[in-house]
Amino acid sequence: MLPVRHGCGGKTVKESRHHKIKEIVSQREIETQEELVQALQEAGFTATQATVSRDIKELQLIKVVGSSGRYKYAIPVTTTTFSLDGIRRKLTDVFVSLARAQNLLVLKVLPGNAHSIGAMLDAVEVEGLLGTIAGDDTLLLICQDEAAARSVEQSLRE
Amino acid sequence: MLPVRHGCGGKTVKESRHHKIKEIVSQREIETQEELVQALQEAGFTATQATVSRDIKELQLIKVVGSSGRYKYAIPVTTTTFSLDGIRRKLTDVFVSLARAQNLLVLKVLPGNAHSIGAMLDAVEVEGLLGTIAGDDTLLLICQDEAAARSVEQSLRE
DNA sequence: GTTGAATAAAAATTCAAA
DNA sequence: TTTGAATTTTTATTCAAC
Repeated sequence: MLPVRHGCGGKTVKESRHHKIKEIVSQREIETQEELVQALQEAGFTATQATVSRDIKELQLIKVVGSSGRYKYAIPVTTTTFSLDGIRRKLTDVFVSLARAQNLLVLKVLPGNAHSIGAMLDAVEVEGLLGTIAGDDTLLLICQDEAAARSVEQSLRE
Repeated sequence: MLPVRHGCGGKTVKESRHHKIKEIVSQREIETQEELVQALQEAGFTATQATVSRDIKELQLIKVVGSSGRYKYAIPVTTTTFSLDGIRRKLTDVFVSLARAQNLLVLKVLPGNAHSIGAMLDAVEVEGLLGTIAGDDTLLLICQDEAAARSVEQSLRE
């Protein structure tokens, strides 16, 4: 039997329940699966604890310690590996040149892009990279030492 | 009674058990607390499931779906959390205002700072945040829906 | 403040069914 | 493939002890 769809949203019951669960969980503190069953019921969804247990697993919801000190369900902060890969991808578009001087790296990019690359690098916290200073088309990367600079240079190039 | 300390590490039994738990959990797939009790025993620690349950809460370990499709305990990825924190820290310096309109957030910052905040937000990939558009002192955050916008707003404010 | 034993509570799974 | 009822399994907490 095909999954039941209704409306024109093209969503199965399960899909829209999943969506609602994420909504509920991000809006109020749900401490147990029974509580979630309740909340779903209020929202017009019928589901049992068993179903909700499966939903939670599929949605990869996690139990975190809430403000009250008790457990609550939460949507994990997306773990998408943005590592350096995302930055490299961005760099391929705007890269101009990269030079090293002792523990410093000077990255030249297309005008107006230095700040965003710098901010991304700051956010990712690259090992050995102490910080960045951005101009308009130039980004200065201050590394711990020469070895770190070489390593950072390497990881930006590859 | 004071917590028992041994050796010169200045660590309580609980502290070193916590440390060992993190080690174990990051090395092999621990699916249940009983399994963790076992592993601890092999490592020379005596603890019951009750204690381990409390430890897990204190260490904020989470249950994630492992490669096998079964649950396993894990240390939450700190990088993303850390980064969001970093953004918040940066925000405290440059924040002006934050307003929401449906699924949109309008973040006002000190002139010249919108781009870097936007780039950082893009880098950490906040759940429900589709993207950002930056002017000079204004950053538009486009969220999936109103709920997501509320959630993002919340995480920026706290 | 920390712990274990016992217990309560909650969550995952099994099994049958649709 | 999805689900609920029942069940098992797992986990959180209580309560007493230290």
